[in-house]
Amino acid sequence: MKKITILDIAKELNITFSTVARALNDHPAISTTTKQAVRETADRLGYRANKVASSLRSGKTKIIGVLVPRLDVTFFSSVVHGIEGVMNENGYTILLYQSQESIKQENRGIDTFLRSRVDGIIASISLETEGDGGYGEIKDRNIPLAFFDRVPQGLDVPSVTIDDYRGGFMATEHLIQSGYRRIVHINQYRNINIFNERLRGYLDALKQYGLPIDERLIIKGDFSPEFGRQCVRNLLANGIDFDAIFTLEDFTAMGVVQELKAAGKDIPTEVGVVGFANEAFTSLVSPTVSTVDQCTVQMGEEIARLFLRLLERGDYYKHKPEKIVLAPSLLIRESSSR
Amino acid sequence: MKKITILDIAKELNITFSTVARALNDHPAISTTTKQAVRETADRLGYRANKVASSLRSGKTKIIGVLVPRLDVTFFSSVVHGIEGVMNENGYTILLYQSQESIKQENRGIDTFLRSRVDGIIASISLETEGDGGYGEIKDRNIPLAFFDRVPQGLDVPSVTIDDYRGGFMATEHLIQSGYRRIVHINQYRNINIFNERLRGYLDALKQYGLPIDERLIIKGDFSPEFGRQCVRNLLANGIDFDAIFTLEDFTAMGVVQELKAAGKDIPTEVGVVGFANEAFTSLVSPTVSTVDQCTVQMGEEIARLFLRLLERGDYYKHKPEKIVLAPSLLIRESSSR
DNA sequence: GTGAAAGCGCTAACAG
DNA sequence: CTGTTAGCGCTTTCAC
Repeated sequence: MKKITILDIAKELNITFSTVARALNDHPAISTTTKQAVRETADRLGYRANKVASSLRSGKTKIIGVLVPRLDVTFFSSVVHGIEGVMNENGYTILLYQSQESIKQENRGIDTFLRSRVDGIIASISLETEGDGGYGEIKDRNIPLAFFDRVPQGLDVPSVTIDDYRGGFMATEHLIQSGYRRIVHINQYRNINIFNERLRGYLDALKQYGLPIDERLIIKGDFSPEFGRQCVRNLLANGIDFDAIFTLEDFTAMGVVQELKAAGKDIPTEVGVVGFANEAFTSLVSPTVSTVDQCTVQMGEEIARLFLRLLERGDYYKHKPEKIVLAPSLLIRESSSR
Repeated sequence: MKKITILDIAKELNITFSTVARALNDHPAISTTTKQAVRETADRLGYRANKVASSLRSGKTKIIGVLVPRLDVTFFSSVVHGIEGVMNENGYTILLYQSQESIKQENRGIDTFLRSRVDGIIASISLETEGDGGYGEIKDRNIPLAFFDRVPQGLDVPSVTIDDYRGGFMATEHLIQSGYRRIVHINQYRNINIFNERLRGYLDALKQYGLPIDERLIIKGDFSPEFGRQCVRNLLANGIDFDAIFTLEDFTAMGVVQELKAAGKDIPTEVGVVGFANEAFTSLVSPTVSTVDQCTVQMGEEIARLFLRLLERGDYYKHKPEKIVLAPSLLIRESSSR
């Protein structure tokens, strides 16, 4: 199959290729007859416009780079699902890159996007990223940039996040209101903004309800079911008094639930548990686990729409960057209902 | 920030832009001194090669189109995770498209990839796709094409799948060997090859072990926890005798487990349950659910590697297409251990 | 309403 | 080892 260009169509019809180009782009100054004829021969010859050529000439690729830590984490794949859906409807395609939580790989991604001349970049930073990472250059080059969930510090660009502080507060408040008093919080050791916010919400809720803050109840580590199990084992082994556990995400909560059950503790009567993220399994397990919903798909759709709005308006960096904060919702399930 | 091209670097150094181009591409016939100088000024000026221009000229984009049904399904996002990982290591970037299980949207994806002049396409077909869908044209245009998991019928191209027949057989055989005799199989109503294969495995296992095939034990519908629950309710309501349930995927199995527990049936003593897919929650719930692992990330990596191997060899369609079939592994957990 | 011509930024063949 | 030259396939301005 020979490669067909607008020149081939032009020859076929004895017109110039510029007329063909205009017809294909539905230019107003082309007669309907010509357009008809051009489209018909284009179809007949199996013509497929060359986006590479038009991108080079026009300076627009209609491609958005999406840079996420890793796609095997439900949260990120759901958001990308949302982003792709909206971008697709608006004629944009997604160039995908995973940082694998590594700053080096993240910078390679930025470089690739820049070289690919994407029309914009949507990202969520890696766990290793500090300051503005390599993202500053994108803004310097005046290329539209927006973040979701994990936003770098010190870079004033549009973003969509959930109110993690509020999520942490709501979860803790709910436990307090359910009569729990010695509430453990499992967080993690890195200095990640969203996780710090959840911790802050926890602390403020305790304060507001006049409960003491006990350092022994605040645990930092890496999140996983195994870490959750280990935390419970340590708490029990050290004879630390507690009656509820709020974890920074659901996998850890799952481990917590398993170990509590193994230790013969009844959930929720003896110990209440609340997670974070609304992973699919939280509503399927027994007891069902209370958690905070992060509106993942919605987050993707919001960031995409925000981005498109700004893209259309042109002057991307001329305005105060819009920062959308979605309200998390607390899903009260069996693990904390007493 | 002005846009820097090789011409700017050339002017700066008083050499021609073709020398710059060669230096940048590490051409052997360029002195180390020149290369050094070129790279240094390139960095200093903030030069970023324009992939669009080089793609147009060279005819290679170093972009692979990946077309999947939807990214909010763990299976697909895991495979894409694997594909991106390997492609990335080999200098390729992923252009992502979701068919949303719609044939129309799938064809738009193919069109976009063709217009974007991707160097190849990796796909998993939508539930609506029949025959070779719109994929025939890709092969006709001699563009490398490969499938994973959901492969179209009547298109002889490379693929990576798991042995679904074997998975269905193993699951059923395991139940039989554990002493279960009246084994329900929940499948789905569409004519999808991989699902049919799982059913075939189920049937053959029964046959091989001399068990009767009872049509009332074979249920077809759409998969979801809710559908699983409904199936159990119907089985019980209709007084159908059964002592095990093998579902075509894990979410349905989860619903089955919930409803059996609600009905006071003990798992695994009264009823055994086996799912399919090894979703994260199957190892976290109680009882843990036996399932068939589909090696998702590995599948992505395999298809990417297979693809790269063929891409390098050139003559993509000159050889008999390689079809890799991965061996599924049965994970025996509490739900079927008696 | 259509044509002519320039050029986007690069690769690569041909010269020297 | 480096320079010259000709495009890749399209968009877009200026003509008529």
